[in-house]
Amino acid sequence: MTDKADSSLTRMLGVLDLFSEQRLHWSAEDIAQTLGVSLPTSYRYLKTLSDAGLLQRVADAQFTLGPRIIVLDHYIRQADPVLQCGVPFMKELVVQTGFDCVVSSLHGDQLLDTHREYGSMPPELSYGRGRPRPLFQGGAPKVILAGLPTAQLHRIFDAHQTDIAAAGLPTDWPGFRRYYSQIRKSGFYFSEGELEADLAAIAVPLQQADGAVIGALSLVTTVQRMAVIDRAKLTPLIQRAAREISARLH
Amino acid sequence: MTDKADSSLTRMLGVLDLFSEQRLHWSAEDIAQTLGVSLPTSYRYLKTLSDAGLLQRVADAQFTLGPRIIVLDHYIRQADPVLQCGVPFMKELVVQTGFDCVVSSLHGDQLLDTHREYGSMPPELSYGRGRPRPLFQGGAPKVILAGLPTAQLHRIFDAHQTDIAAAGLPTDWPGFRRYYSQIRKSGFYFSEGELEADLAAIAVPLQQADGAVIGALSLVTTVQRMAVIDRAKLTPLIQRAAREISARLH
DNA sequence: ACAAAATTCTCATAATAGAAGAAACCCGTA
DNA sequence: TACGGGTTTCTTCTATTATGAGAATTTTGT
Repeated sequence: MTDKADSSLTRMLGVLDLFSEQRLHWSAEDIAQTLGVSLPTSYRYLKTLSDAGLLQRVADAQFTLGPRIIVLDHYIRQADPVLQCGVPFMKELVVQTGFDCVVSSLHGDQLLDTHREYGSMPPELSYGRGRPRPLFQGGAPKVILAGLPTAQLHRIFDAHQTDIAAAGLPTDWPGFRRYYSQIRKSGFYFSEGELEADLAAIAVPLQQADGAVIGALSLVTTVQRMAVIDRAKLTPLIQRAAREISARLH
Repeated sequence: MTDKADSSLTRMLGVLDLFSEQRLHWSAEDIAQTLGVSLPTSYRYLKTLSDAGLLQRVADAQFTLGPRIIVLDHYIRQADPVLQCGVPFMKELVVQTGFDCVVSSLHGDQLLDTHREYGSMPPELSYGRGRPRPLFQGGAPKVILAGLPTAQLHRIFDAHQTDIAAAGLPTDWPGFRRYYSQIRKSGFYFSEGELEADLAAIAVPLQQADGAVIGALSLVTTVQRMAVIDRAKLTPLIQRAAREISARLH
């Protein structure tokens, strides 16, 4: 299970793992201790990563994430077909509903929000692009998994048994599969308090021409505000937007 | 000048340099050829970088930038003090003027836009977060360089002689220094057609408590629209916003 | 100008990244 | 199901180079 390949390279990239939302500043000494390498090696890693722009020095002998990351994310956004043609429709939905409108997509086994158009949500509940999401809770992941080819869903099922159990989903493959195919058939998913107790959302899939699911479009608001909404009117609104966006994915 | 240190590590990170706005998809074969390494080595690089999430496989034996970058950028944004407290003031400026409002900052020798609140600018002229900027053209870099400590400005002067000449700035240190100290004294900078022929902007510095410049706040619009603006009224507007933001940088 | 901290250097040694070719895998098609 | 092209991984040997220890140097704060 432990790869022997590219030990040095992997070890150096392990430096990046240290940087998290909780801790964005590390000294050479901290890194040497945490990674169990010598101090000069720690400095060499830092130099190499800084030269690549992935890290940068800041005051007080501390290092933090570097500008290259911001630029690379810019490249990704520029090339993202969903963002290229989806943003106007998202803005439109925000105008129509006042809710936050979010696009999420699956990268490997990681589900991320890739864009958010802000409505009138209290901003402390709004996380923007790059927020990692649990794979088995909330509307966006559910409509995305529901649209995956069976083989890929099965792979995810095998790889995340414990998360699946923790989320209260069926732990047997037939049941699991049935759960998601039901979501696919209905074409949308309403969630209330599933991810955060105060939030409610409706999510629908975004699909490319061949029908493959490429992401999810969600409208997010508070449970309170969702309570007074006529869902029969909200659903076609977001479904139409998703269809329009999907149609424009060249 | 050519570092011998960490050849392997640097070489592998060189893979990241291949990915640009022009070309976001590379195959193992392409990389092997471009970098002059063997095919198995190319695959090892790709595996290592993909395991770290910096790259990911996509269809047709192609690789592209990975989700980790999006997450890391999210961390950076979450922790950015200017974004934390500046966005409401930027939105306010957009409401007041209809112009795009941009925050830029200097990371090492690289100047980046770190946030943009969109006004009613034609979107094809609006680049968002992560756009690299020339160091010596446009309002934002000028007010930022103007606010740098002399020693740091001198370092930049030494390191970018050719760019400085190309931008038509004084190529002698005293003249160069005088040019920027004049901008610092005036407290703002108006630019017209300096970066793009159609665009005009006003930029002011953002400074932390100790007076150190931490970035620039700009209002950007078309030359045409700027022509009818009373600059004597626009300037205090953005200056007040910059003061408010600066005051809130804990 | 001094002391303390941070950073880089030197060098011998062990670890490992590298190329080449072969083998295994995957996927669409017959 | 078997075939065949392209894709990816494996194996082995060798040369490269990343590493730690400690010393030397630079930077920083007082």
